[in-house]
Parts: sequence; structure tokens; C-alpha cells
Amino acid sequence: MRLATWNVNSIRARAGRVVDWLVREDVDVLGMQEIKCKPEQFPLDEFEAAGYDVIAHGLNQWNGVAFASRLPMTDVETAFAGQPGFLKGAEGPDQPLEARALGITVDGIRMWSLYVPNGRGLDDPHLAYKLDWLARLREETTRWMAANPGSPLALMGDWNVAPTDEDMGDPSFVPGLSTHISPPERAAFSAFLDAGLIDVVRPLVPTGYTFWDYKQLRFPRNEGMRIDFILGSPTFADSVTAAHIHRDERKGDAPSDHVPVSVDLAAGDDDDLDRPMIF
DNA sequence: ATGCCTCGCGTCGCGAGA
Repeated sequence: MRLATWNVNSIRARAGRVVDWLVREDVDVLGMQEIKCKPEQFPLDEFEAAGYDVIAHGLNQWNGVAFASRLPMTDVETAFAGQPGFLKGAEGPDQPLEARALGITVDGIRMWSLYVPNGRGLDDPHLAYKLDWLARLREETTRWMAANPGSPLALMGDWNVAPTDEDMGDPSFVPGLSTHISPPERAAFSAFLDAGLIDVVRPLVPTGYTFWDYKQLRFPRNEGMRIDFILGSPTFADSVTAAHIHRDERKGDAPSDHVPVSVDLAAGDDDDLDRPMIF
């Protein structure tokens, strides 16, 4: 199985490009972020013509997450337990949920398409929202892993955090002044690794960015950021046989500012991985 | 540099993105 994540920056502006890539790369399941539309506005026909079913979760022109899959999708959730909401200018609990998380199960694998809040600025209420959102997601992930020991889980999406200095190549992001690299954001990300999740791409693709700003020739200068990740539970990580950052998708006409990230998994219906080794 | 792109909205200026 080939599984991928991609912040598409408007699916209506990018459907042709996304479907072409899915077919060309033989992708089975794609988690998308920033579809920027409601489900009834999603360009379903182009996906269905290529053999993909779509589940979309979008509330308005902002955010929005979706899955496209050639395999059956079950157990759909449009938010994780404890997910906080946000409304600009509002404070306290009971702010409305945004369309930033979508969970499904495919072939026994629990997977989430996640669009972590941007943060906007170190002094902005959106940063507190981002940190709370990540902390709540980490708590729910820990709870889920304890309740489902040994079950494969993949958290994939746009995390809006550059976890190490090697992941930040955009000179406009300044330590002490900028989001994405601040110590609390990095701590919120590394808490997932502490909880037992594994970055399944980095060991196989040790360098490279997944995002380049549209402005200031960031892509030609390769001044990008690695902020899109696939984190897996141990059993999920054990099944990963390959990983790719599809850098070429930043080229050509009307690209997203993010590129897709994919992993290949050993076939789920053979039991080679469970067979005891005999010497 | 309050800038530089790109997108959606809703009518050409603004919020949001990272």
C-alpha cells in the first residue's frame, strides 16, 4: 500500500494536478489538507473517474481536510476527542471547532489527516491555540495507543512545526521572533515522539523540505521548510518499506506551496512480519 | 519595508497562509 499526505492549498484550484499525481505515483490513500471548500464543493468527479472515493471535511473557505482512497474507508471521525476550537477575538472554552482533523480506517490502519494551526505570531492567540491543539492531540493519541496496543496508527499532515534547525531553510524565520521554530512548538511536536510515535520518513529521506513560500524565489533558492510529516505507531513504522518527498510537485504550473510526502507499506494481508524468525 | 505570492470571497481590497 502507498499512503501519502499533501497540503494542496485549495483542491478546486489543484484537482487536476492532484489526481494526475495520484495516478502517476500509484497512490492508494491520500490525506489532504487545506482543501478550502465544503464537501459539496469538492471536485469529486475527477477523483472518482480515476478510481478514488473521497471523504471531505470542510466548513468554509478556510482549512478543510480530506481523504481520497482506492480502498474502503471506515470509522470516519471529523475531529479528535478533546480537539479545541478557535474564533478570532473570542476567548475561553466553547469556541467553534475548525475543519483540521479527519480520521479513517483503511485495511486495519487508523489514519488521520491533520492540519495543525499556523500560530500566526509568537504573541498571537493563535499560537496558544496551536499549542493547545497539539497537546490535546498528543493526549488523545496516547489514550488511543493504550486502548489499542499494537494497532497501526498514522498521523499525517501539515504540522506547521520545523522540528530541527535542519528543517528550517527560510531566512525570514528568525529564532526568538518567529513561529514554527519556537521552543514550545518544537516541544509540542517532540512530545509525539516521546509518546512512542516515529517519524517514518526521516530515516529514509534524511534531508529535504516539504514547503517553500511562494514569495521571494524561495523554491529556486531552496529556502524551504520541512513541516509535513507522517508519524506512525511502532507496528505502522515496522511495515514501512520506502518513503519519498515528491519535490518535483513544487515545479510547473500552479503548484501548491507544499509537496506530497509518501510511504510504502508491506502488504497488510501477508503475515511475514508476524512470523517468528527461525534460525 | 506595513512589501514581495496565492487563494477565496465578493466585488478590487482583505484575511489567511507560514
